[in-house]
Amino acid sequence: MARAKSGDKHNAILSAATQVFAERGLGAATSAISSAAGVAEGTLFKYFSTKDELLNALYREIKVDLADVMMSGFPRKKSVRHRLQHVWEQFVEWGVQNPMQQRVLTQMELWGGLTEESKSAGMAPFVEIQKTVEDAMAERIFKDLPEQCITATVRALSEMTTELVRQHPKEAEKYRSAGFEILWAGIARK
Amino acid sequence: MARAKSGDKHNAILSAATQVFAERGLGAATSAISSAAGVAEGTLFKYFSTKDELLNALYREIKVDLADVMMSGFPRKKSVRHRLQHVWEQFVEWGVQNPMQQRVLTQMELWGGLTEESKSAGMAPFVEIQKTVEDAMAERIFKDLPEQCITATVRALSEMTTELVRQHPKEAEKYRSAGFEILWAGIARK
Amino acid sequence: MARAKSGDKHNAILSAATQVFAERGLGAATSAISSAAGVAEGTLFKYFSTKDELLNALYREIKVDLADVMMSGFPRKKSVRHRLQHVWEQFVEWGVQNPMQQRVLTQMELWGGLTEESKSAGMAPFVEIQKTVEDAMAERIFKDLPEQCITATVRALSEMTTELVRQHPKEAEKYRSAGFEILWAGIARK
Amino acid sequence: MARAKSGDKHNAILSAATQVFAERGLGAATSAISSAAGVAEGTLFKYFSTKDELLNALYREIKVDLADVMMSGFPRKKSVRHRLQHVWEQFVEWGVQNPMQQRVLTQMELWGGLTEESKSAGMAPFVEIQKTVEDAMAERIFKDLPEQCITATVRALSEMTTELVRQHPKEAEKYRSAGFEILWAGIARK
DNA sequence: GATGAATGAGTCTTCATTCAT
DNA sequence: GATGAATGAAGACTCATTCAT
Repeated sequence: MARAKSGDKHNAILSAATQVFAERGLGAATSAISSAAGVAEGTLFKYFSTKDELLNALYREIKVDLADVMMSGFPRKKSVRHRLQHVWEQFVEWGVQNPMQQRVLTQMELWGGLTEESKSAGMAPFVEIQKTVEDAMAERIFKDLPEQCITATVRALSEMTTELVRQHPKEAEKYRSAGFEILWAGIARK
Repeated sequence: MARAKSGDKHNAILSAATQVFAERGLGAATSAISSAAGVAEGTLFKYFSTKDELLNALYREIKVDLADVMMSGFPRKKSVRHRLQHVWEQFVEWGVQNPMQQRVLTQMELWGGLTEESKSAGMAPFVEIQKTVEDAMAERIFKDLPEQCITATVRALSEMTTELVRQHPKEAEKYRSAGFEILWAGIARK
Repeated sequence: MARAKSGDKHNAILSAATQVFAERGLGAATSAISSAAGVAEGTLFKYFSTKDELLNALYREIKVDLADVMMSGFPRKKSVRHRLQHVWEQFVEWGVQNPMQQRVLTQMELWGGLTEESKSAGMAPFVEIQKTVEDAMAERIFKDLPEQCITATVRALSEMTTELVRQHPKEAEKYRSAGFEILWAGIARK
Repeated sequence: MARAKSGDKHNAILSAATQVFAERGLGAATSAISSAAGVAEGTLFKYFSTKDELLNALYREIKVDLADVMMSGFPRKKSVRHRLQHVWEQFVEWGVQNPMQQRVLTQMELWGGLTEESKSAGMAPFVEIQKTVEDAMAERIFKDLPEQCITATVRALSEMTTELVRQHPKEAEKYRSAGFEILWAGIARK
């Protein structure tokens, strides 16, 4: 083999894409990405044969990274509340540390080009959370609400909290715990 | 005085834009909009000198419409809970009745081209709600949480509810009340 | 209407295309054509939405022009030999006068992108010749050979003659009559 | 001495090129050829420093092959008619057996990139035929026609016949003899 | 005021060719 | 010698915007 296709370049492109898409939206030119990555225009297409494919790959990469963070140290044996709080804090922390990734993710969810494979690959890592919610339902820890409603609430409030924390980094702790408090009071029984 | 630019065309363009942007994203061509509006390509630029300006105008128009709906029949004299619930129900109803508008709005919030004027014009109509929240704070109806956090929660949960209702139109009532229950339990004292 | 889509431009593009394709092959860039036609790159695509469509349109245009020439003054009432000779001479003359068109035509016949519509539209104008050949067969003027073989011979030899005449314009008359003599001796009885 | 560039690869590339050019036209990518040949992209350029050079080499190779076939068993001592018929039959047979080669040849004759060397190298093998025609002229076997005209007729009609035979393989014999009959009647005296 | 033809910069993508390994 | 990753100059096509009618 002449030169192995460099993992470095693969990563450089994905990371340049994150930055450029976050700054200019998903409509940004591929040439802006290749140049931000320090590779030739054609090189980008050796790694990702299409702009759509690059977007899908980026989506999956970000989702996997997010899942890694959320699951690292997940207290599988502890109470539902502990487990949920862990996920909560990890998610908010990730969002604060990775604003560009989160921005790109949000844009991609509105974009029409995600393949079904990408969507399900993106969901897969979150089964554990799903399971936690199901456990809680079984244990009647949560109020008698539609399960979907609870999952969506976790998501909506954690995204909201991330946003608030990003806007007020100095009061991160205050917003993070306030958010969780609202969540728990909103969904937990009594 | 020559005939003023026809309000009909103005509206036709805005409404075509809503539809086209909702279907194809903000990247849709202006020519698609003019043709959907039944006017010539050039005509669009007599009414909105730039695509960006069209987007900003559309943003404001949608926001004003949304505010109208939310404020119609607003029970200024009733309890905080009643007032909040009114807003909640009107918002969810509007989102269900105007899925395209909502979709466009969501996209625009991620888009980088909204002017400061548009942003504040878009906020203006919501002062009443802001005031309701402030009243509630003063009356110590809400828990001791940052005010911003409460406003953001109202918003986040109402958007989530709209989305759920849209996905399950047959169980609209269930999701709408579930959403409000979570909200109220989350933010109201005791 | 602001400005009618100009027939001049339509023709300028087709004629620039003829020239450019004849000189550089069908692989020539559309930008070379638009610039030879004195219009903007985008303008070409207002008139022909695709390079393939331009090629197909050009094919039909050339074929129609050729048919016009071959049929002008066609001696419908005269003998088969006269009719065939008329067609022969008109074809050779056309080929000599329109070397670029002929070159482009030849290239297009090898090209894979002609639509079925174009192919049959291109054939339509030549029914008269086909009919002449059929008449001759019926009258037993030609030898007992497959009809297809005769049609193909007319074509092959007339193209050959055109080429020779083009190479030796000074002896045009000699080659033209020699070609027809070979044809007639080859296919006519006795 | 290091191993010479493998003749196998040289041939593999030429034969892959024949196939790929026949299928997709001369505009086909060199990478399609190298991959069809089972060699690396770069390897192709060790054997042919340029795409143009590959095309020229292919042209010469096909021409030499064709000449080999036409000349194998050439009845040097027999009558002009026998010699011509031998050439005729070999050519048609070759065309039928090697449709890709013939297709590529036809395209190359329209292509603008053949070097003068290639053109004359491509002609060289056909001197024998040329000589046969000259002999026939001297013996006054042919009608009193320009020599070029006769050569061109042989070529035009044999190509036509090949094409017909390819289209109707079941009636190969009929078309092959019909073609030769037309040729001979067209050019031979009386 | 309304129209839509005209524009040309900008987009994604391809491909012949080079060169480090 | 062989490889295939890397390159960047084209290429076909799109689109916001202008302006003659």
